[in-house]
Amino acid sequence: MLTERQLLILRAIIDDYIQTAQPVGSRTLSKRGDLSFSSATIRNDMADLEDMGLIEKPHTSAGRIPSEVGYRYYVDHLVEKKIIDERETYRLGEHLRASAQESAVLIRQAADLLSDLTNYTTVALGPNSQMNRLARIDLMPLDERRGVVLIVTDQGHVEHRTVVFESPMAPDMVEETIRFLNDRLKGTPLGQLKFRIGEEISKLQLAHQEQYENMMQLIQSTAGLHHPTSLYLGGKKNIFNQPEFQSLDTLRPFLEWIDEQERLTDWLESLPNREIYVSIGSENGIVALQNCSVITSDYTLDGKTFGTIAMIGPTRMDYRHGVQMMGQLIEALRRTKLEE
Amino acid sequence: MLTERQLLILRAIIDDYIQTAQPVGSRTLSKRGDLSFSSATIRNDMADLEDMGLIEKPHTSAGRIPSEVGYRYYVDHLVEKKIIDERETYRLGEHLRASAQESAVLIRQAADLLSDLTNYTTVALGPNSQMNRLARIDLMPLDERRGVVLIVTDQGHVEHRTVVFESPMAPDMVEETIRFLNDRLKGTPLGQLKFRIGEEISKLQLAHQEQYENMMQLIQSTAGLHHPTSLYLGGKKNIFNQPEFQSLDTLRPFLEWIDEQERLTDWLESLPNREIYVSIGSENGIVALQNCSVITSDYTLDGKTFGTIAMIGPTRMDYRHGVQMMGQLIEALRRTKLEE
DNA sequence: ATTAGCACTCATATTTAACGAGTGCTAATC
DNA sequence: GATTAGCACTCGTTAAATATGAGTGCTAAT
Repeated sequence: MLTERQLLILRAIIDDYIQTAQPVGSRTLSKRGDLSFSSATIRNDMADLEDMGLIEKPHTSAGRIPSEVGYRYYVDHLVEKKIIDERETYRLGEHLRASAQESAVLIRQAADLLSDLTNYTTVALGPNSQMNRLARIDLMPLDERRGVVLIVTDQGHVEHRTVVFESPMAPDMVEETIRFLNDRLKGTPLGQLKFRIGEEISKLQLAHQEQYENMMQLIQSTAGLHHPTSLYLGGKKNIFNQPEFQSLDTLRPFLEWIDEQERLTDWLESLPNREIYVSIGSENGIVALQNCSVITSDYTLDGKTFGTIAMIGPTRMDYRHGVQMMGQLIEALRRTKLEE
Repeated sequence: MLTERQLLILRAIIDDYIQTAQPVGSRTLSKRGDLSFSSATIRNDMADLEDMGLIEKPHTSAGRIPSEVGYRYYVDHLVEKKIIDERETYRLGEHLRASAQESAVLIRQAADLLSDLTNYTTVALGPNSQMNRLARIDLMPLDERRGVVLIVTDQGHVEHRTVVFESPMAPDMVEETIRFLNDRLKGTPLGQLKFRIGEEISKLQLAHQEQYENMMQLIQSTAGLHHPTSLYLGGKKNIFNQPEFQSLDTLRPFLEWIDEQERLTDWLESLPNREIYVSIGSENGIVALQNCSVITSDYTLDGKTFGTIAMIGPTRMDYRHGVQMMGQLIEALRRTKLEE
């Protein structure tokens, strides 16, 4: 168990290190206004903290830096998670409302905002359209053999794809098929759409069955497409300002990893948490993100479950500020009405 | 005017430097199999080439490197532009055909391919939808007050946007408006759509004129939206392997510039050229791309004019290989049939 | 017109020395 | 018993000193 003073010292070390990115020594601390102990006393406590694995030294004659365990302790015990500053939340909300309407735009805005607020890189994952329900499906002929399949969900999300028919399609047949599908499938979650279309095909007992099947298979293939959940990266260039990313050896893996959209999406979707969660350093298990910490949270927009947003910074990130900003932002998003 | 030998030497210097990224000295050259002159002779010619501004030395005791003027000479006189290797073109075509169908996918594929082939970064701009003609416009109601405006072009390009009505819209009125717009505007180039809708509004002489106008204004605002020409970046990480981008000072401006999608789009669209064009070093006039050269070309897909593709590498890029690969690729694209 | 020879230049790498922030321990002090 | 002053020691960082060598320009010989 930590003594009162050790706690103070641990906190001071972390706060200092977060700001300066330099190992902090006992003398520096004892000269701080709020720590009125001699450097020797601090040194003794530091030795204890080090024994407990909370801090470490890069080398013999350097100051101490927090260990991952130390950050974990700091985040778990020393960071208040749910302090909502009403005025600030309102301010953020105003910022977002300005662009409003289109949810995709709004989410970008939110990611950029969070990025500006914290100077870290943010990743926002839009609504997982798999949960959306079909509002309407359509097939618009372009010419004799090509058409565009459109899938619109109740949330206003649109997916489309150009398809090519093996043989020309009669307009009235197309129309009939589309009407048929709309009648049967309205309200179906997108994730199940492909399967449901398959079901409907098997029920068909119409004339020209072959041609219908053919068309519907094309539509089905569209429905099963790699669900293109919208992903947005904000403040990528912020990373350049972090002292720990001033060398190519650290910068390169980060940038290469962050640019791989698909991997990034999978990763964000794999995070199980609903509320704000902090992953420190190697905890995230990703080699390229060894020296990074991530604050993630699911968010809701206008009350509806929506997506995931993440903030990525160096392990030495400002957890308190980060967590608070994240909290404020998702609260602001929660309160943002879509229509208006 | 250059003597035969000077030409040989200039070419040798550039070829060498492109490969090694190191200044090349007279001794190195004289030991090459194909240059059988003494180092002193070569030094004399080098001095002449330097006087002409074709090469320069980083400092007194270093070898020579090509100047931008030198590269220009090299590209204009020493690089053959239109050698199409049928077998290679076919191979590329096969590569592309594998994914075929969706033009957007195909273009990504092409950019990635060019990037793999050359180890430079590529940027591909999809069809400029402003030239596409309207195939169909639609407004799908989501609920009482929201709807999705869909604009589909004859090329299968789709744009959409969620709009919010000030007051609830009667379904039959929506339907009527849409029918009206489709009747009048089919075939209109997207670039003129906004203007044309405005015209149609002014012609309206119907009952409930106000509500119609209201709806049409929403649709109009969609049509005039920031035309989201599809942009794709390929092989961004290739830049990390270029020796001239091993320092943050050079790397950072490049990455920051390349990540700014909108600027990038504008820039690509501003390039006036139809056929392969090489811009060397500061010629491109972009500060962040001072030390880069760009090979650009418009391309056609399946015969139809389509978009622009660019290849960005260090000024010391392999122009011959780059130009040739670019030529092969756009030829392969030209021959690629969309339907099938 | 070429080429061998040579003195000179200058970026880069290597070595050496000085510096100083910070530590751990011991003994004095409160 | 807890705190602090004092001091020897460690070790990364910086700066100066030195060595290296690739490459040049010029001159004189071929």
